[in-house]
Amino acid sequence: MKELQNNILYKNCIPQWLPVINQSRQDHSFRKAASIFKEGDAVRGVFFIRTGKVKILQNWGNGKELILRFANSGDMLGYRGLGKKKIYPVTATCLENTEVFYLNMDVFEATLQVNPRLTYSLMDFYANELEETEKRMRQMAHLEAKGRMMEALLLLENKFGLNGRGYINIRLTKQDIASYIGTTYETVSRMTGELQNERLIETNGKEFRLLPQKRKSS
Amino acid sequence: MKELQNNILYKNCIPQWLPVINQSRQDHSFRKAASIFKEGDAVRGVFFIRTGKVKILQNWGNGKELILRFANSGDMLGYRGLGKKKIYPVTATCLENTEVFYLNMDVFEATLQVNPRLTYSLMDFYANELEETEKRMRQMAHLEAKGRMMEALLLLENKFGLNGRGYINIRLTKQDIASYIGTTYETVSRMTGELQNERLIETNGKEFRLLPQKRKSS
DNA sequence: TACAAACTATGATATAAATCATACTTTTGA
DNA sequence: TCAAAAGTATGATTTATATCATAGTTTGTA
Repeated sequence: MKELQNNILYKNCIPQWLPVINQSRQDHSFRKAASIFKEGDAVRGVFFIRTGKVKILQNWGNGKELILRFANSGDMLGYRGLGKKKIYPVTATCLENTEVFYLNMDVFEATLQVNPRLTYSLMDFYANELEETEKRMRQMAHLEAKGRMMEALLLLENKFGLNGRGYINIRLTKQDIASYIGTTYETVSRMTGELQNERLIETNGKEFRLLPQKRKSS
Repeated sequence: MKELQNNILYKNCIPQWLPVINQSRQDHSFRKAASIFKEGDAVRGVFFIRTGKVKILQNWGNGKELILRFANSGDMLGYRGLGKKKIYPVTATCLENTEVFYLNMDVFEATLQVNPRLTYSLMDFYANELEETEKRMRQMAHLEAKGRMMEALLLLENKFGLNGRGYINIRLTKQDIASYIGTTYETVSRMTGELQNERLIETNGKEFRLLPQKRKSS
């Protein structure tokens, strides 16, 4: 149960309330490529990732998709404010086998009522998330594909860390990267080649690593 | 004072606390093109627009800027979560003469402590704002310039409404629109012409109006 | 009210990246 | 374990849009 201590819910709940959560939560497993929820599904509760990695995306008419963000263990999924919409505007799809626990919306909202500190932390979380998204939008608008790809790898390194071999600890297809930076898989394939020639990155199949030198963030 | 009732702060405060706010708030006026705060300034408090219109932007090395969003009367500016950063990541520049009131950060944070309902509303606000920004990002990634311009006008119509003559109630230069949709003013100028030929919009100098027919949102 | 500064329209050219096409490689599941 | 499906590399062509250039228009202000 150690990993549970690590999420925003457990960290911000008064101890007296934890039994309520532990009683209501349901655990679920999803296989790689399965979706936890889909665009258009009714919202019934929130999910917390125990182990695994997830991409949050929106579909775009033709076969295209846009990956909005990635989620790692400890992250919360599926809460988008209350009232108005009871429908997910996004799809959450597992990048590897993933375990989550689920909390009914009633229980979650009661939890917010009882734990102002949680509400406060969530507000802070969303404010920061908004700032991140705005930063990404600026990059989308003003960087060309190669720069966006470097920024994406930097973010992925921060989010998922490195594995034993020194590569970023997540395996993504060229198409996933393309969907994240708003381009095509062909362009990602070409940029990967160029970035390797320029000694800025190294790859091994679906694994990537940033080489130490001049990694300029924005 | 009627317009004050309309902002998130006054709407969510317990009456007993209002005297504290009224005693601490400071009123300021800014002329068109003046900045309320700038990227890099130290954060000392939050601003609420009483009257006027504001653009929130980030500068991008060379002369380029990206407008992240627009703010209208009633909107709050400058709160981006707490702790960590004490520095604005964005600039807020007035599009017309604007009156704001300012609240010291200490007072604002005390207000959050005393009014859980305000914290809750703010969380909801940021969650929704995040959703909007993600939607805009999807448009940025997958629509071409003309489509992004139509979406921008739709958003502006929703945010600012129409004036007496039936035009969207905000005056923007081609450069402002370009900065908002991530393109150049030349492209906006050309798209404006095309959209008029296609009978999708009508313009009058810096005023725009969407024509009623087939306006498809996403 | 006039003049400089800011803004706009429009054409010509250059370019990043999408699209189309094909062959090759890796992964998955029956 | 092997075949089908998914993913990748790379070239050729097309396209949207940035950039460069110039002249005309509007706006703010001295």
